[in-house]
Amino acid sequence: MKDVALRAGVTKQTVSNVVNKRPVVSPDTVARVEKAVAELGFRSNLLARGLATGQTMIVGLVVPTLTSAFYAEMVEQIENALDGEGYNLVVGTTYGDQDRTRRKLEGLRQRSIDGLLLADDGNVGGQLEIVRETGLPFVLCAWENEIPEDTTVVTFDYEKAGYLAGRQLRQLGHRQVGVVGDLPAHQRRLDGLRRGLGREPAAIVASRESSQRGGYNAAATLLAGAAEVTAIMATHDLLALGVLEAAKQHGRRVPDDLSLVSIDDIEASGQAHPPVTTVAFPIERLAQEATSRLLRAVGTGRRRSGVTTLPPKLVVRASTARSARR
Amino acid sequence: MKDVALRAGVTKQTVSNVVNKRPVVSPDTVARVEKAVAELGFRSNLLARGLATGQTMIVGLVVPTLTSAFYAEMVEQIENALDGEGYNLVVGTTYGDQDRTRRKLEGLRQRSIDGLLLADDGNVGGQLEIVRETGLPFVLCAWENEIPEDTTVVTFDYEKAGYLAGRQLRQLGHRQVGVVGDLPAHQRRLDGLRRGLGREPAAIVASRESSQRGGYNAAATLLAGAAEVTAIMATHDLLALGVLEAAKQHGRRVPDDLSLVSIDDIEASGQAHPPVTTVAFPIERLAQEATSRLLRAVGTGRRRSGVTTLPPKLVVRASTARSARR
DNA sequence: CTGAAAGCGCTTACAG
DNA sequence: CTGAAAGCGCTTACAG
Repeated sequence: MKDVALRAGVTKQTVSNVVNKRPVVSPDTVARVEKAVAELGFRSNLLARGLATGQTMIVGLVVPTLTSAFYAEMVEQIENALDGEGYNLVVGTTYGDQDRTRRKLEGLRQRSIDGLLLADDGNVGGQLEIVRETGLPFVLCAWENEIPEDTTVVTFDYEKAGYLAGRQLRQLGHRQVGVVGDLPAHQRRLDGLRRGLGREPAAIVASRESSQRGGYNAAATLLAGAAEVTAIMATHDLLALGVLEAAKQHGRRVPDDLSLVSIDDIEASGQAHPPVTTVAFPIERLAQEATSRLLRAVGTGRRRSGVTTLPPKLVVRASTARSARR
Repeated sequence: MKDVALRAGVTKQTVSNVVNKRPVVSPDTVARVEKAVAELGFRSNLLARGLATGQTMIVGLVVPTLTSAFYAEMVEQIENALDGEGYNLVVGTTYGDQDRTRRKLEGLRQRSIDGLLLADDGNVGGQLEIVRETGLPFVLCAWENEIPEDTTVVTFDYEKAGYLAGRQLRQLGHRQVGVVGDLPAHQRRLDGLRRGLGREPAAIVASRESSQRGGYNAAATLLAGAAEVTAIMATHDLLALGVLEAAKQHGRRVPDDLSLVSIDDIEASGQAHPPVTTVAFPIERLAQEATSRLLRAVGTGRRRSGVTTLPPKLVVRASTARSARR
């Protein structure tokens, strides 16, 4: 910057004014400075600027994992939203581990990042103290557990997701419905299902693993013990893919002999055979809302708490049909 | 830091020495300073330190996307490796888009990051100029295209991956083998297949989409046109999952009527029915090698070019069996 | 082993 | 509209 100033025959300060497009410099000088900038290939050092202004243009994001279609999509969308505002993203994964979460948070705090985005991992909630101590603005994202006091959160209506799934089955005439679920994590989805169904599920099997294999095993158990079910709801798509396999294995054709509905709408669900009817969460909107709220807090310095709940949407595909038994 | 110094009755410099554990301070003073640090909850500001030392302890990572099991896994492993060394990761996605890549790279360069990790997206190679201009140490990761001159790269032996898949089919007696491929991107895998098979594939269908659906469609085409094939190789697992569906749809049981082998070993492959025989790449090792090489370059300032090629490994599962036709 | 000074590359008031 | 000064929070020589 000094070099640029020298070359343009002005002061560092004037260079700064030009670079930051502050309209206080004569067109003449601007031109001279810009020429020098171009010739020297000068780019301002964000680090130094950050130190001087207290704004680093970096946002931290803490997620349980990246190797889950849902979080991967979320991180990607957040990076996009941030990119549009000139911000960079530093990510940390917690694996739902207390110590790791604490370490990540402590690490980020030293980075002088401008704000923090936290995804629910059923654990980070317990570490909120650390976040609060930093005084950093933060937004809770996709929070499925109980929502902490005095926080800004952008999340989905998980209960409604369950409701939409249940209502769909009900409208198709299903009375005996089985549930394969990631429980108790997805308790709200289950509550919603009950409401949509207008009755208790005939059987509920909690999956041990939050994976396709887990869904397969749980569905196998369920179908063996409750053969009367005409439909199954999975509390998320990965489980549903396993349920689909298990159903085929048990000689139940989907959707003729068994309807399947799920929640999440990961890409694989739409590409399964048959494609799975599921409930989609507007992840892109979440990313936009969360970042815009965070950046607003960064800009104003004000911390307005409040919960934004985004509505899920039913995506009807071929895995659901009218119940044969009426 | 000034506050800490005041409280401990020493100078900023001494505080700095204590915080950085430089063994030049009397135990006495160390204790006093540490007490003050604890009382004030002081943490050194990495930003300021970065400005002073020229090391930010941040590494940039540029990948085509996060919503692909392979890259997600890679990013996660890199974050882990970096975390172990006290580094933070800022990620950028390119979507294989020229302009976006350029923008990302320009953005990172202003950040004074310590180094850059670049994943092959078939495009970033063209932008290597920008990276070189920055003078930043960088390492190319999982490079499947042609390897640029004078670079450090840590990658997999893609040809061998294809070879292992082909050899497996050959050993099982398959002579008529079909290929469903992401071509020309996966040309090397195909070359390897040829070598392992010891002959030309009976049919090759390039998939239009790099997804399960793409694999399904390509396999449908292939099975319709070349019914004589006793085995199919997919050039990556997502395609293979689609092939599996298509085979079932066409009444070909896997592996009895059709063997299926693939490459990548994403989690879903092991959980499909039947689980897919595939070739695994040691992503964790790649992450470790790439970061350790990068950090070594950061530390020494020396840029040693060279290619590290990591060997893939065949994972035999239930989708392959001896050819019925002999 | 400890302290005073200069500097990393920027920005923010404040005079002129 | 332009320039000289001080400061962001640290570190790096260099004296004492």
